[in-house]
Amino acid sequence: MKTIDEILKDQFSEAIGKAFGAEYITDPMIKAADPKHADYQSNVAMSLTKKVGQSPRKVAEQIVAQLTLDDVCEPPTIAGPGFINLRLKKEFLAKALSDAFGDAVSSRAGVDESEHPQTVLIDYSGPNVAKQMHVGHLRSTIIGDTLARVFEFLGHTVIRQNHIGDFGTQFGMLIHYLRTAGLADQPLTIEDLDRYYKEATAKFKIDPAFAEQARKTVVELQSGATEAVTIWNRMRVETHKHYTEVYKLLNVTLTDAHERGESFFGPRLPRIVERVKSTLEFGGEGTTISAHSGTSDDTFDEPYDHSPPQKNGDLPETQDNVRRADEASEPKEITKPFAAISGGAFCVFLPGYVGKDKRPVPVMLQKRDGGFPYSATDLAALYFRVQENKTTPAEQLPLNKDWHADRVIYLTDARQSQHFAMVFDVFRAAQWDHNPATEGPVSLEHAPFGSILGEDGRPFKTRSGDTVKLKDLLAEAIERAGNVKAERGAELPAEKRAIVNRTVGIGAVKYADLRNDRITDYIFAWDRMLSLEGNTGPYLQMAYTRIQSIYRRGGITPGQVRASKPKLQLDHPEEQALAKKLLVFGSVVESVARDLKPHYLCTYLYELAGAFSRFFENCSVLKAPSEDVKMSRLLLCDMVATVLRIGLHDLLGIEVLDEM
RNA sequence: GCGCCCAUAGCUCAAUUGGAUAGAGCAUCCGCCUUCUAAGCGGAUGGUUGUGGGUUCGAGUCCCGCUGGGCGCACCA
Repeated sequence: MKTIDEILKDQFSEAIGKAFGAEYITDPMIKAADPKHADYQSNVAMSLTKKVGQSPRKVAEQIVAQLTLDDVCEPPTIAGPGFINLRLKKEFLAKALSDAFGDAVSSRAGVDESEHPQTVLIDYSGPNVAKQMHVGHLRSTIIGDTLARVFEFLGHTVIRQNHIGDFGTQFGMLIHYLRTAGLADQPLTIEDLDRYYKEATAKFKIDPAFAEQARKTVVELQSGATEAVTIWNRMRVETHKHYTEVYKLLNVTLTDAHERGESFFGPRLPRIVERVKSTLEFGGEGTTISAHSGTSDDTFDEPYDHSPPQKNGDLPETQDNVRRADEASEPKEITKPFAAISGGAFCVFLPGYVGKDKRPVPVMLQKRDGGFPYSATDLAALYFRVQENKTTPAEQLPLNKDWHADRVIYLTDARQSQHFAMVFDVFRAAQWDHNPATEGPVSLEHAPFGSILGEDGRPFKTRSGDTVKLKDLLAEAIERAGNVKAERGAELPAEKRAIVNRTVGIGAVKYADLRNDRITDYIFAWDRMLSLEGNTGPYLQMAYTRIQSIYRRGGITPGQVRASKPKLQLDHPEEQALAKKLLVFGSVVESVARDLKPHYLCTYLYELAGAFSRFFENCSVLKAPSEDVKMSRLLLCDMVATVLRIGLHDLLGIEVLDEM
């Protein structure tokens, strides 16, 4: 079905062509306008003035003269410098709305699936083994999950990826600590692990003998020594239990099928280094890059294996084709990407990255000691996601086929922006950023987000200065939700009240996060997020509940209303305002996917709830002047409830309630 | 030193590829319920969009400078 935007756009393009000739046809710049001026406006007249050589108002007049929109809107008007203003006819509104919410598509509220479905991979949450989830994971988890839901709703193939931090030196450290404390074979809870992790880190820093042993334990773990791996696996299982509980509480869609820890890429690390070596040319910045593109016929012999890779041995320092980048006494500007051994480590140097000492900062892919830093893991993961053909069912999860992502999206905090920019640049330098199946380009996107701050404007911490554990935070949210009372709230039995508290509390936390622009920091304030007034989760849940209440009072169900096929009557201004708001839902969801910004949807739902409230104040539903109007209004209520439910429940992952 | 991000009403936040008089909520003040959930609605007060230039018919939005705040800058992840 054509959206209103498309109808208007087509008409304007045609009118421009008729008025000035086909060569003048451009984007007619149709926008939803400020309601006090118009429903929609076109600003194309201003942009055409120079090309046409006439005043913008004259241009606008000629376009308007060619428009044939009689069925859609009132006669267009021209205002200001040359705005063309459009008011939709109420008959058109009613028809468009009825079409959008027809029986077959009521579960989609008129939003079509994308005509160009893509494979969208979203990397989010990423908890660490042996650590409890804390507020630092909240934004990634919630925003990532919402985006996954949005892309899915729009008909894209979504691959959720939970990149668990389960690999690295810290685990050698922790295992060694447990051994020295005689705890290595004891059952340990996540709380225990979390505590010992901190203690081990502290000891690592001040005790060189401990640090030395810890490093040896890393090697032991990486070499696959049974005992060390056993302890490590127990930690992973315990942590898995922990974050699975948090996900359930948060209503997050991540499952085991989406889990692929850093250790999964262990066997691929030597290989990605080799691949970079054979793709990017070695030597100085004067060399060109051989355009060897990623192949799609890779096969990996290694079985699916969570154990760490073998240590790769020492790198040869003097390969024929490897230049010592650190030989140069004075730093030179890098103009083209190249690989080199630098300080004994295998690195890729990229243009545009300069450190404090004015020397180029490389992307390190293999350390002097043969170990692999996280850049290598991220690059290997990216390769796996875009280029690699999958050889086992486990690798194919969650799709059960090859992936070849068209769009890879990372949800991490803004501090990692440079890291991802560099990893992406390496990936592009190797010319791997195309889809081997479709030949299309691959978009690599870091969606950074700001910090959560306390009410004092400083990083959000507990009173004693510790990081806030997610589990504790959510428990507090549920408890605090219990204190929220409505003057006319429903009298509910304790069991139902408990469900309401949980739903309202969790919803409030999630909504408070999602409603803010992703990129900015936001202040975490209990009173505001749990407030029953303003742009909050509880307010929106309430709006939904009020609609359900109307149906209960009226002794009728939405299904019965729809079955009677009432004719929409939009005579009251508030009915029309509500109808217009309902019709733009789809374009809002699309903009969320375009900019990766869920707060557009939050703002929209809040405005929709506001439009409903005004309608509710002004247009009595059950005591409507006639049966026809009553049924029309009941249908309108159902449409609002549908959009609220899709928006909150399906897209934001926030539960709705029939009573509260 | 180089780079990235941020700065909007007293407070918390919007302003969707540059559009009309920068909008909400809270707080303050004034109205509206013998109740379709007042957890609501209407109205008032509140702004040199940090600052100085520039581009444009048009700038909170784009470009340059400055101030203030946050973050990053290879063998930790």
